[in-house]
Amino acid sequence: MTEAKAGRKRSETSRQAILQAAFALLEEVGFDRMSIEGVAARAGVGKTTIYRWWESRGVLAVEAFLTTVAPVIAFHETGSAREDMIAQMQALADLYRGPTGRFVREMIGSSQSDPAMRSAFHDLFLVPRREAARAVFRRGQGTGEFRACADADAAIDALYGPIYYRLLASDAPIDDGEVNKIAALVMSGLNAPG
Amino acid sequence: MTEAKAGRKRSETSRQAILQAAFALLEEVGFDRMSIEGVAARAGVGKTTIYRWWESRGVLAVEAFLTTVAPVIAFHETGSAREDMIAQMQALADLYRGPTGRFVREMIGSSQSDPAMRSAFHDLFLVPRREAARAVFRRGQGTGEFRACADADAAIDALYGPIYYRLLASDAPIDDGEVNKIAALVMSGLNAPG
Amino acid sequence: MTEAKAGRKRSETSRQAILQAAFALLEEVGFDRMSIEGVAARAGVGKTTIYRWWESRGVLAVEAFLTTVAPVIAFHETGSAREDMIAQMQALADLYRGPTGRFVREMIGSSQSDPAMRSAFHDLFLVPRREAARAVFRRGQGTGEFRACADADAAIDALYGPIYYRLLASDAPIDDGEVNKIAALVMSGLNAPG
Amino acid sequence: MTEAKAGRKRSETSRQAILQAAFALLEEVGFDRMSIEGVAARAGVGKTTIYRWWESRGVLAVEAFLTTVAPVIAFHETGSAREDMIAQMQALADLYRGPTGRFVREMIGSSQSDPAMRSAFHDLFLVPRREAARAVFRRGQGTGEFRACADADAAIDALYGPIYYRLLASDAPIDDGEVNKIAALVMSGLNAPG
DNA sequence: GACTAAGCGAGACGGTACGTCTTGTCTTCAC
DNA sequence: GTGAAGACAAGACGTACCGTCTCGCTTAGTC
Repeated sequence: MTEAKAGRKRSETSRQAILQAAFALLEEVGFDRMSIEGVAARAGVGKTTIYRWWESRGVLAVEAFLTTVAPVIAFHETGSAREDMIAQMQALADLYRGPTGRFVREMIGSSQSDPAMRSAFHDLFLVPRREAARAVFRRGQGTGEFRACADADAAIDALYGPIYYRLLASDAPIDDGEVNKIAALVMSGLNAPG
Repeated sequence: MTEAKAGRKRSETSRQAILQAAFALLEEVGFDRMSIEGVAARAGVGKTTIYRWWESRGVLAVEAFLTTVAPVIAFHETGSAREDMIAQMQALADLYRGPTGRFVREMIGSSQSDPAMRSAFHDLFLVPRREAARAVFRRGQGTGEFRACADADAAIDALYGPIYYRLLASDAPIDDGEVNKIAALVMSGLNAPG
Repeated sequence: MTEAKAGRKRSETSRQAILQAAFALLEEVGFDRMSIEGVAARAGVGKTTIYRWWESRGVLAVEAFLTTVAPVIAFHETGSAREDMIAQMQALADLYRGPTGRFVREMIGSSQSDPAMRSAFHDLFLVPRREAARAVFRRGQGTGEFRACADADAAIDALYGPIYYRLLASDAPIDDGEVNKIAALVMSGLNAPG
Repeated sequence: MTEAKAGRKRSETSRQAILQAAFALLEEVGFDRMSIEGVAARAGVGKTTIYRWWESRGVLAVEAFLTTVAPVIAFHETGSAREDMIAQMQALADLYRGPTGRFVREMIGSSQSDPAMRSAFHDLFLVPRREAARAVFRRGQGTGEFRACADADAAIDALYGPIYYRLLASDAPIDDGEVNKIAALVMSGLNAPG
C-alpha cells in the first residue's frame, strides 16, 4: 500500500539477460574470471544495473547457477529409508562428478571471502537438499531403521561431509564404491540395536 | 654432474622477508586482498623475485601459512586409540575455531580456482595430518579397538569430513559436543563386534 | 544524425590537470623521464584516462607544451620584409637559447621514434611558424626585396635549417652574430638583382 | 709505462659480438627498442660486460652504427669546388633517403637526452663529414669560386642544415631537385662578386 | 708453478614503468 | 526514476628492462 512506485519498473529482460550471461561466463571461464564488466558487456546492460540489483558478484553467480541448473533432485521413495538415503548420496556424488561439481566447488570456494555469497549458496542450495535428507532420516527413525536417539545433523554430516571434503580438498575419488563404503560404515553405527 | 651453477645464488634473506610479509598480510587483510604487489612492497623486494620463485599467489600463501603456523599438532598416546583419535579431532576443531580456521577456510576456498595452490595445501598441510590420523586408526585396528575390516580412508573421512563441511559451508558450530556426537556415531559403527 | 551521445562527458577538469602535470614534469625532469604513471599520480587521475585521450606519451607532451608555452611570437611589421625576417629569426634563436630550446630539442628528438608525436609537433608547432615566415617572405617578394623567382621553402629552410641543426646536433652557438651571418649570407643570394 | 696490467685482457670476441648484436637490433627494431638486455642476450654476453665498456646504450649504438656502416663517403675532385660540394650534398641526401637516414634520425633524436651519445655521434660522425665539406669550401675560396670573406661555418650550415631539418622535423622531401634548389640559392650568395 | 687480478657468462636482485583489466562510482541522455 | 552508455579514480596484474650485485670460471701476467 504505502510503497512509492513512481518511475520506470525493473526490466525483466535485463534481469534475464544478466543471469544468462553470468551463467554462460561461469561455464566458459569459471567464477574466478567472471567479471561484472564481462557480464554487463555480454548481457548488453549497464554495470549500474547489476550493482543496483545484486549485492555482490558472488550472489549473482549463485543466482545464475540456481536459475539455470534447476536444483531439483527428484526423490524416489522405495519404502526403505536406508536405501533412499544411499540413493540420494549416489545421486549427489554423481552430480558432483559432472560439471555441476565444478560450479559447487567454485561456489563454496569463493564463498569463503564473500559472506553474502555464502549465505545465498547455503540457504538456497544446501539447505533445501539437507531438508530432503533430514526428511528421509526422520522417516527412517520413524520406521525403526535408524536409532531414534541418533542426532540427525551429526548423521547427515557424517554421511555427506566426506563427499564435500573430497570435492573440495582431497584427491580421493567420489565414485559409487566409495560412497557405499562411507554409507555402510556410518549406517552400521546408526542401526537400531539388535 | 651436469648441474648448472653459474649466477648469483637465491637470497635467503629475501625469501624469508617475502614469507613473513605474506603471512602478515594474510593475517591483516585476508588472502583475498593479499596482493603480490603488497607483499613485495612490504618485504622490500621486487615483484620479479616473487614471480621467479612462486608459481602463484596461492602457493605463496600456503607456504607462508605453513612456515609461520608450524603445522605440528603434538600427539599424545594414551593407550586408547579411540581416545587419541577423539582428542585429535577435538584439537583440530579447537584450532579451527581460532584464527587458523580462517586461514584454512581461505586456503581451501581459494584453492578451488588455483590447482597449484590446491596441491600445495593438500600435500603439505592435509596429507601429513591425515597420515597421523591413519596411524592412530591402524593402531586401533591392531589393538582390536576398531574392526580390522574397516576402510581407513572411509572412516577418517566420516570423522573429519563433517568438521571441514561445517568450516566451509554450514553455519553449524564445531564445538566439543558436536565433535563428540560425530565421533560417537561413527565409532559405534567402527567398533569391533562384541 | 547518428551521433552517439550516451554516457558521461569527458572531464575538462581532468584534462587540464593532466596537461598541467605533464608540463610540470617536462620542466622538472625532462621528457625522457616524464612517465604516464608520474603524470597520472601528479594530476590525481587514473592512467586509463590518459590512455583514453592521448595516443602516446609524446603526443601528450606536445600538447602540454603547446598549451602552456603559448605559441605566439608576436610579429612586428617594420615595412622591410628583410628586417622583419631577421627579427623573427633572432626571436626564435633567442627563444631556443632559453628553456623552450630544451623542450623543442626534446620534442624533435623523441619524435624520431614516435610518428604521432612527430606529426603533432610538426603540425601544431612548426607549421604555424613556417606559415608566418612564408607570409613575410611573400611580402618581400611582392615588394621586390626578394627575387620573385626564389623558392620560398628552399629559402626558409636555408635560413631556419641552420638554427635547428645547431640546436640538435652541433655545438656551435646560436647567438645574434651567427644568426646575422647566416641571414646575410642567404639573403645576399635572395636579393633582387641589379 | 706505469699501467698496472695483471689480470685477463678485454675479450675482442665479446666486443665484436656486442657491436654486431647491437647493430642487428638497431636494424630490426630501432634504437628505441634496442635494450642492453637484448644486446647481451643476442651476443651471448653478460650485461656487465656491456656496462663495463660502454658509457651508455646510446654510445654503444653510435659505435655499432659506425663500425658497421663504414662512414666513408669517397670524394671526387672534379676541379670545380662548387660542383664537388653539390655532389657531396647529393650523396648525403641520397644516403639519408636510405636506411642510414633512419639510423641518423634515431641517433640525433636520442642524443637529445644522452649527452655522451650526442658527443659521440657529433665527434665521430658529423665532424669528419663537416671537415670534408670545409676542405672543399676552402678550396673553393682559394680558387675564387666562393667569396673569400664568407664564413665557412655559416655557409656549410646554410647548405646542410636544411637537409637535417627535413630529415628530422619536416615532411618535405630531400630529393635531387630540392637539394639543387637550396644549393643554387645559397651559392648565389656565395659567388665571388663580378 | 703458484698467486693474483681482472674479465667474463650467468643470473638473482630492488626497482620503475609499462599498458591492460577490473572495481565501484558518477554523469548523461533516452525512455 | 530505471536503464544503457561510458568516463572516472583507484589499484593490481604480469612483463620488460634498468643498473647493481654476487657467483664460479677463465685467462693473463707477476712472483
